[in-house]
Amino acid sequence: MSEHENNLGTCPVDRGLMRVGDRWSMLVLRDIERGLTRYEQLRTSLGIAPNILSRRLSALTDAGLIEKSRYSERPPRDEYLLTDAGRDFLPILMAIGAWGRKYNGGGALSRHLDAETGEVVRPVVIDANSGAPIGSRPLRFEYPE
Amino acid sequence: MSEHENNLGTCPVDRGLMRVGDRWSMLVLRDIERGLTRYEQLRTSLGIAPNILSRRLSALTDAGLIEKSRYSERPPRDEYLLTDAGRDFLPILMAIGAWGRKYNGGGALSRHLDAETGEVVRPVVIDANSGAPIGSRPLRFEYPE
DNA sequence: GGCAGTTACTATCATTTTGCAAGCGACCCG
DNA sequence: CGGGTCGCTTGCAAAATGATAGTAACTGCC
Repeated sequence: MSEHENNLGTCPVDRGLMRVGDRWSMLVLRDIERGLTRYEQLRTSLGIAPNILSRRLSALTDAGLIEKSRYSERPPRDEYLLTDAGRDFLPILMAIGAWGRKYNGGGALSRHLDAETGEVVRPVVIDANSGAPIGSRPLRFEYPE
Repeated sequence: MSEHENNLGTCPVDRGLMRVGDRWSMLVLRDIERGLTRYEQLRTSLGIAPNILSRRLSALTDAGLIEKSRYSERPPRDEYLLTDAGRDFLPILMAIGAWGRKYNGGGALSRHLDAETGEVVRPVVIDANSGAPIGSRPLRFEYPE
C-alpha cells in the first residue's frame, strides 16, 4: 500500500512533536513560564545564538504556543507570552523535569513548590479515568478505522 | 560570574532533554513500546534513514533508555528493549500524545485503551502530593542554594 | 544636538547534523 | 551456489545550527 508503512500520520505523539519537537523550543517555553518573556532575557538565559532564537520564536508563534504582545509603545517593544496551547504544554515539561531529576539529577537542581502549601511538586502522569499512574496498568493500542 | 548567566545546569528539564531531546529518539521509544523492537521494524515504521537510526539507537543505549538484547543465536540477531529509565519515559510520550491530539489532532488517530476496562486512556499530569492537575494551582520556583 | 547604551533583531558564513543512496557481511533457504 | 533478509556502514549532498558582526529604532545623558 503506502511507501513505507508508518503510522506517523495517525500517531498523536508525532502530531505533538511536529510542533515542539526540539530542545530549544521546550527550553524557551520553560523560560517564558519562569517570567523570562523578552528576547534579551531569553537569549542571555539560554545562551542561544540570536538567529536561532529568532527562528524558534517564530516557529513557536506559528505553531500557536506563544504570541507576541506589545508591552511598551514608546519605545515599541514586544514580549512573548504563552497561549492556551503553550500553557497546556507546561505539565509535559514538568514531567520531563521529574524524569530528568530522577535519571540525570546530579547536583543541586531547581524545582517547583506549591505556592500555597510550600510542598515540592512531584509531577506524575496518570490516566484521568482510572486515576492510576500510567505504566501501573496494562494498556492496549488501538489503530484508526 | 559565569559567562552567560543561564540555569541550564540546574534545570531538571534540560537534564531530561540532554538524553532524549529530539524527535527521532522519542518516536523510537514509542515504537519500541508498540512492540517494534528490531532494526528493520523501526526503520520501515519510521521511514528513517539507516545511519540516523543507528545513531539514535546507540545514543539511546548510551543514555540508558534502551538496551540490546539477543533474541536469536542462529542467526545472531538483537532487538532493542526498554530499560527502566526508558519505560519511565513512556508516560511523558503519552502526555505529549494527549497534547498532540488536542492541538494538532485532525483525522483519525491511534490511541491507548486500558486493557481491563477497555476505556480510552486520558493521560494527565498531576502533582502527586496534592493530586491536583499541574496548572490548576499556582506554583513557585525555587533555585538551588 | 550628539553620543553612548539598550533592545530586538537580521545577515553572513563556518560547522554540525541530517538524510539519501549504495554497498557489505553474516546468515538462511532452496 | 545463488538469491533473499537482516542489520548495519560508508560516502556524499542538503539542511539546520551556531558564532560573529552589523543594523535599526529608540532613550537618556550631557
